[in-house]
Amino acid sequence: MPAASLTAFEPRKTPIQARSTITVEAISEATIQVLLTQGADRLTTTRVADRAGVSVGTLYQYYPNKRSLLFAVFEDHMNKVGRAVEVACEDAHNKPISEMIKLVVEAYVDVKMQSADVSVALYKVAPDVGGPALVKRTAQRLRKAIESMLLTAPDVKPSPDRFAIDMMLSAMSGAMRSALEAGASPAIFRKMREHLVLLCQSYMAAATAKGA
Amino acid sequence: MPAASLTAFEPRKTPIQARSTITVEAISEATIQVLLTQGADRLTTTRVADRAGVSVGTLYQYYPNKRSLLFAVFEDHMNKVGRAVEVACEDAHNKPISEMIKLVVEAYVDVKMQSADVSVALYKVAPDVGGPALVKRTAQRLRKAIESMLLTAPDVKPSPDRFAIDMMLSAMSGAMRSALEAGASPAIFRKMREHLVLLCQSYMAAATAKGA
Amino acid sequence: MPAASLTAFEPRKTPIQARSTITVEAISEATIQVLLTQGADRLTTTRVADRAGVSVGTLYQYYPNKRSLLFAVFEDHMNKVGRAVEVACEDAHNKPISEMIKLVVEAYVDVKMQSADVSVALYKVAPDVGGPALVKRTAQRLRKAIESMLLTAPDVKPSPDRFAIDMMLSAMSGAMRSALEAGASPAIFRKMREHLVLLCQSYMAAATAKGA
Amino acid sequence: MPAASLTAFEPRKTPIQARSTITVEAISEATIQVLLTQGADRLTTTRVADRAGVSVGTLYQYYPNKRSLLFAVFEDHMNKVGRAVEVACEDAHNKPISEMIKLVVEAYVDVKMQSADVSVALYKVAPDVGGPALVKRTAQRLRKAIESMLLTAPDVKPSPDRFAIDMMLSAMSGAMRSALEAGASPAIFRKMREHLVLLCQSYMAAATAKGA
DNA sequence: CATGAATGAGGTTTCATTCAT
DNA sequence: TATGAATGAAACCTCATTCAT
Repeated sequence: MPAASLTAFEPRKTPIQARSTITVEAISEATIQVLLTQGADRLTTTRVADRAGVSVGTLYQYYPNKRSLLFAVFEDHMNKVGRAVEVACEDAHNKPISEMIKLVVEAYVDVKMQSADVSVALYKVAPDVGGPALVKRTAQRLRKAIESMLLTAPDVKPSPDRFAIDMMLSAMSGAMRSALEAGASPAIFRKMREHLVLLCQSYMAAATAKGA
Repeated sequence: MPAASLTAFEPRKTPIQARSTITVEAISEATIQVLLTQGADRLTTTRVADRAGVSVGTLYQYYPNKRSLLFAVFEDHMNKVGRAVEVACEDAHNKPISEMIKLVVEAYVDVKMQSADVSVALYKVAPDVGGPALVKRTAQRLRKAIESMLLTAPDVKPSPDRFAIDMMLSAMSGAMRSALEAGASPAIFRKMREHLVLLCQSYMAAATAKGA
Repeated sequence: MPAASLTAFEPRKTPIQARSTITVEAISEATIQVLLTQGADRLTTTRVADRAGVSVGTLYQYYPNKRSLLFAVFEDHMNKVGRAVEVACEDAHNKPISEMIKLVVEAYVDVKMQSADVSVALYKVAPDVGGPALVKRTAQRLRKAIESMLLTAPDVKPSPDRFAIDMMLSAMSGAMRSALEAGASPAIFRKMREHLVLLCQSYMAAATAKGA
Repeated sequence: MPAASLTAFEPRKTPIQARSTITVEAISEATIQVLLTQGADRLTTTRVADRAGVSVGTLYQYYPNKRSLLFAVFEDHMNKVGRAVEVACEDAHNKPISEMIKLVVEAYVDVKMQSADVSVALYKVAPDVGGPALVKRTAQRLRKAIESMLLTAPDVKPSPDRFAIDMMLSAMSGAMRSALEAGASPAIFRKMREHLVLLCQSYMAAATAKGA
C-alpha cells in the first residue's frame, strides 16, 4: 500500500440507521481483534469481515478500501488520546505550571497504557495507513489544548512557545512508544510516568528560560 | 511479512570470491535506492535485483528471504548511528557532564540528519523486519557507551542510572523520528538540535538530583 | 512437495451456492484432464485453473494447496475402486468361496482397467500427495468388505485371516500396477484377469489350509 | 521432470581414473543419504554435491542431469536385487520346483528388507526418473533367470510360461512394496516371507496345471 | 442492502543448469 | 578438472476488490 495524504481515507458513508452503526462498530472492533490476535500481515479484509460476522461486501459498503478501515481505527485511537489530554488540560487550568505538566503527562501515559495492546498493534500498521499524517494532526490538537492551558498558568510569563511544546510531545510519545514496543512491565511504566513528568517539567522550565 | 526474532535474519552465505563481495554490496545499495525511489510497498525482491543488476536468484544466494535483506540494511544504518554516538562518547570523556550530553546529542542528531532519507524509508519497513528488536539492541549499545562516558565526568556523583539514560535516548530518538517523518526543514533541525541538548541536559540534571 | 499425513488435505470450503458446485467439479475434472494430457510434472495450479475455465484464485478458494487438489482426485478414484469392490462383495454373499474370489478379483481388475489412464496418471503423483496413506485406508475398506463376504461362505471354516486378505490385495494391486504402467494391451489384461483369479484362489486355499 | 525413455539416463562419462571412481561413488552414496534424511522433494543437486563433498559443477561432470543421477542410484539398487535373485536361481538348479520357488522368493524378500530404507526412498522418486522402464528391464532379467532355473526342475513338465512368471514377480514385488511403504515391522516381514512363498508356490502350481 | 464467488496481477522463492575463473 | 557464483524461468499462493445474485 503506497503512502497517501490524509484526505484519501474518509469512510465511504456516514451510517445513520441504527443497524449500520452497529455494523460499523463491529467491523472496527473486529479490525482491532484481528490485529491483536493475528498480527498486521495476517490482517485481510476477508478476515476482518469474518470476525465481524459480516461479508466482505458489507465491509466495502462502509470503507472504500483497506486503508480507510485501518485509518479509521487509527483515528479512533488518536481521538481517544486527544480527548484524554484535552480533558486533563481543562482540569489543569489556572494551576501552577509544573502541576499542569504533571497532569497532562500522566493523562497521556495513562491513556496509552490502558490501550497498550492496541497501541502496539497500530504502530505496526501506521506506516501503511497515513500514520505520520494523523500523528501530526493529533499533535497539533494536543498542542492547542496545552497552549490554552498554559495561558492560564499564574506563574509563568511568557508561556513556552509552540516549538517547545511540540518537542515535549514528540519526546514523550517517543519514549512511550519505545516502552510499549518493548513490552515493558507495569512497574517500568510506573517509573516512566514519574520520569516523563520530570523530563517534561525540566525541559519546559529550561526552554522557557532560554526563550526569555 | 510476520514479525520475527532477531536471529532469523542472518545472511545466507559469506562471500568468498571477490566477485560476490561486489554483488552483496550492489544488492544492499540497490535496496536503499529502491526504498527511496519507489517506497516501501513497491520494494520487491525482483525490483531490488534488477536495480542491482543481478538476477533474483543471486539475491537469494545471499539473503534467505526478503526480510533478511531489509534487516541487513536496517542493521547497517543502526550500526552507523551506533558508531557515531560511540565516537562522540569517546571524545567527551572527562568533560563536564553538560558538555558530554551536548556532544552526544549533537552527534546523534547529525548522523540521523545526514541519512534523513534512509531513516524515513526504514521507519516504514521497521515493523516488518525485526525493527523493534534491533532498535532495542542498538539502544543497549548506546547506553553502554554513555554509561562509560558518564563515569569519567569530573562533576557528577553518582552518575545517572540506566533507566534515566534509556529514557533520554528514547525521548531523543522519538523526537527525531517525528521531525524526520514530518519532513522538517534544515532550519527546524538546527533548532531541534539545540532544544534536544537542552532537554537532555535538564532531564539528566533532574534525574540525578532525584536519584540522589 | 513434502509428504504429509492424511488430515492435511481437506478441501477449504464447502460450496454453498449452486455456482460453486459447478466450479468445484470443473476444477476436479480439469485436474484429471491436465494429468492425462500434459503429465504429472506439467500439472500446475495455473494450468488446471485455465483448463477449468476459472482463475487460479478460484481454485484456491476450494483447495488450500496443490496437494489437496491432487489428493481429492486420488480420493475420488480410490472411492470408485472401493465401491466397485464392495458391490461385488455384496453380490457374492453366500456363494462358494472360489466364486467369491473370482467376482471380487474381476471387479477390481475391471474397475482399474476402465480407468486405466487415470490410474497410471495417479501412480505418478501418489508419492507427493499422501498416496500411500490413502492406499492403506482403501485397503482396509476393501478388506472389511471381503471379510464380511467370506463369513457368509458356505464351504470354508474358518475363513482366512486379515493378514492373508491383505496379502492377496497387495499382490493383486501390485500386479495390476505393473501391467498398467507397462501399458499392457487389452489381450494381456484379459489373460491377467484369469490368472489373478487363479492366483488369489490358490493362495487363499493354501493360506486357509495352513492356518487351520 | 517429464518422463523419458530408458536411453536418456546414461551417465555422462565412464570414470577410469581412481579419483573419479571415488567421486562417483561419493555422489551416489550422498544421493541415497539425502534421499533418506531429507526426502525426495528436498533432494537437490546442490545438496547432494555438498553432502558428497564436491561442487555442483563436479557432479555435472559425471551426470548430465538430475535424473540421470537418480536413475543411476535406482539402477544400482535394481542390479543388487537382480544379482541376489540370480544367485538364488543358480543355487536352486535341479531342485524340486517348490523348493526353487521358496529360495527365489526368500532371496527377493531378504534383499528388499536389507535395503528397506533405500527401497522406500526410491519408490518416491521412481515415477520421475524412469522407474517403470527400469522395473520392466529388471523384471525381464529376473524372469530369464527363473526360466533357466525352472528348466532344470526334475518334477515339472512343461515348466510355467513367461506370463505366469511375470505375474508371480509383479504380485510379489507389489506385496513387498505395500509392506515397505507401510513401514511394516520385522515380525510382519517374517510372516510375509512365508506367505509369499505359499502364494507363489500355489499360483505356479495352478498356472502350470491350467496351462497343461 | 447483503452476500460471497470470482478475479488475476503480482509477490516470494526454488533449483537445475551453465560457464568464467 | 574443479569450483561455485550466477542465472532466470517458472512454480505456488495471496488478497484487495468487484459485481451478479
